[in-house]
Amino acid sequence: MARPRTAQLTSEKVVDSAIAIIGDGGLEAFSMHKLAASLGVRAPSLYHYFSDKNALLAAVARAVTVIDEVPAAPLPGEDWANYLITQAVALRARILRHPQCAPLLVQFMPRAQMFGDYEQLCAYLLASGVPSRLHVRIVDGLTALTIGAAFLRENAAHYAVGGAGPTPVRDEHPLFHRALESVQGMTPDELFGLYLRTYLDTVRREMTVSENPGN
Amino acid sequence: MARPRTAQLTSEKVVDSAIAIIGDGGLEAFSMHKLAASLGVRAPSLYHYFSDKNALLAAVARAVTVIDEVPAAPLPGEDWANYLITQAVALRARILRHPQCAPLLVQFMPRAQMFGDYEQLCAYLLASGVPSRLHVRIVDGLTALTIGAAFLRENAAHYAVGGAGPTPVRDEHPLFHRALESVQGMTPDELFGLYLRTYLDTVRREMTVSENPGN
DNA sequence: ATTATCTATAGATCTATAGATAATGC
DNA sequence: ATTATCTATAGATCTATAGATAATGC
Repeated sequence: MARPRTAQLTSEKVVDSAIAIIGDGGLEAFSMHKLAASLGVRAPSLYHYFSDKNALLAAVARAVTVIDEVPAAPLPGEDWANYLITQAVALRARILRHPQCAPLLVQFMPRAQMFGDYEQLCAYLLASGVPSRLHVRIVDGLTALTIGAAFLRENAAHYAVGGAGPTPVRDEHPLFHRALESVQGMTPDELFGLYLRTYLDTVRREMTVSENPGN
Repeated sequence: MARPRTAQLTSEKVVDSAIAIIGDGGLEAFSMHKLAASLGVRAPSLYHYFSDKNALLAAVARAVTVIDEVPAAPLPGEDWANYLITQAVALRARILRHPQCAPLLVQFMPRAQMFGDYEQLCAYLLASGVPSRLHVRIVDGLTALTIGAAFLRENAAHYAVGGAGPTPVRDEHPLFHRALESVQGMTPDELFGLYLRTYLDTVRREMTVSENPGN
């Protein structure tokens, strides 16, 4: 075919196709050859857009984890904690939409991009009146909680009776089974939201008992 | 060599060697052939101990994440929260000791084993006087926080001046840079411990405001 | 001249099976 | 008879490079 009139590929199309293949069959199913085939193209053409396989996989990791632009300041009447919770729930959902890509994220977690995200969140928090001394705990702690909840894939709401995951047998796990009763009827997102609020409640309380208000 | 007088291999030796190889060169560096070579043996011998490559990798994942036996009840004077924090810090450390295995954990997270661990922790909490309605939040939430902190590998203490990780540039990330000042001098473990306490403080407060003490 | 595709292919692996072999233990 | 190793090998891939080719745009 040589050069076509209009380019067949873009990096975005390549990344999207890679995500689809990994989503279908996991990382094992992915190869440059298969990816090319799914795009109606030959493998060497991919090297025009990505220098090698790792560069391509790093782009996949970035595409799965990008967070939306953070607003500079809260809307009037908006609570900073609710905003963070919404963002965290959305990020977890985005990772869970591509569970097969999770192993990639561990390897190619885009740290450079993360510093930028952290900076934006600090600006938002400051504009919301949250003192700087609490920023690390909020941003870094919530990130860990969100990544962890996403990588576990399931949480207790899945294990509860009627949840989507496997339910532990009452006989073998009586205490855990009983503990799950207080989670009956919650969706996994609601339960994750509860964990986030559990964390943020302590931070919020430390805001009011502020020893050093100017900080 | 045919059959040697005493067996050369055990599943444990195989798993240990696999961990060493993955630790050195990452998952990419791992193959049945290389693993066999590092054990002074030929590849087909490995199939005597593991039915296939995935079974072997699952055993690696298990070896990296096993937690020690949970005591049935706290020692006199021991605080349940401190115990959980010690356990979580230890689990994070164990995962971080083998950062290259992390992608495996995502795929082969041993869920069956997890139900057992959860059950043991519920028994411990109950014996400590923590009501059942709080168990899910404690066990599941702390697990997420711990897994997330481990998979991120670094936390803000690494990014602070003097930390082991890359420090964000003051010019590009002024607010994050400033936020890190309140973390100066903390070790990563201490910071992680702070996140855990941030989470547990809310739970502990809800214990005292117990609306339903018998539960 | 540059761009975006192709063909051809080097060269390296890799997993897993079949079947041989020799040591052990009943 | 069973166990724990081996040899030999089928058969399938897979990544990445070199160099050709034809369309585009200056």
